Amino acid sequence: MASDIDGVLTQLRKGVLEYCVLALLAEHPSYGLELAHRLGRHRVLFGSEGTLYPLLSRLRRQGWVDSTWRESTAGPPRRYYELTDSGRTALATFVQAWQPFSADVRTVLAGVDR
Amino acid sequence: MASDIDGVLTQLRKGVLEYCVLALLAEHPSYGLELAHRLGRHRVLFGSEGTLYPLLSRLRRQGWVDSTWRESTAGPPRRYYELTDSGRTALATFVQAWQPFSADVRTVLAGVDR
DNA sequence: GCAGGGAACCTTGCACCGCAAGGTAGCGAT
DNA sequence: ATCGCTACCTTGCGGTGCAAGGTTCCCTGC
Repeated sequence: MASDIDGVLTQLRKGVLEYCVLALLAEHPSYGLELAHRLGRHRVLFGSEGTLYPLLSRLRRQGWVDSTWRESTAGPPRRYYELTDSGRTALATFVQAWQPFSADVRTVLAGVDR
Repeated sequence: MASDIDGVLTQLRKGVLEYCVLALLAEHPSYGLELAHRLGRHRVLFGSEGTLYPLLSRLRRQGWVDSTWRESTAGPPRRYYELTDSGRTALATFVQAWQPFSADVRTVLAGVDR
């Protein structure tokens, strides 16, 4: 369909969501579902949990985050994630790539209206 | 590696490149290699020809572009692409998705510096 | 004329990422 | 005891860009 905005957004998130999670963790540590809610506030950024948990596993494997289990006052224990130094470096690299990239996209799209 | 900017850009292009091509065709029709050069001017947007030709086939299949062969003054004939009406609609949809998306990403990344 | 190089097109196999759907377990309240 | 919520995770799939390689055509230089 021509007006399939969801499909467009799904593709846009690729390669971006990962670093949005890092950016949120840079503010303060969180556990999985809390991240989902924080992402959901910026309503364009989040699709489903099925995205988030594999993503977090990847970040752990790459050494960009550390995780620690903590008991919850109500409900099952939670796994809290926090940024490592190399995670901070990766995030900085992304920011440096994102800025010129989004600027170029805006330029190309701007030509459309003329 | 932590500073693999190319890998980051490869992922960023996903779901964007397609519409950048549509945007360029909205300005004026082009053939394949010409599109490659026009994309290359915005230096962050283009990877390789191996991306472009499958992408153009997809756009044809979806009915977002039409193509016509024309003789070249020097060299083999060229296949020129131009936007269809439904291509224009798809591009407009993308623009409406891109604006809030990129705004949200900027917001999330802005929190990093604090 | 014919050999080389460049323009222009295309295909194949691959890797990555987000998503939908489904699955497990613990705790609290009715 | 059962229902429902929180919280975690896994499997299979589809879409997209990329690297490498291949084909055809034309023009130019020897």
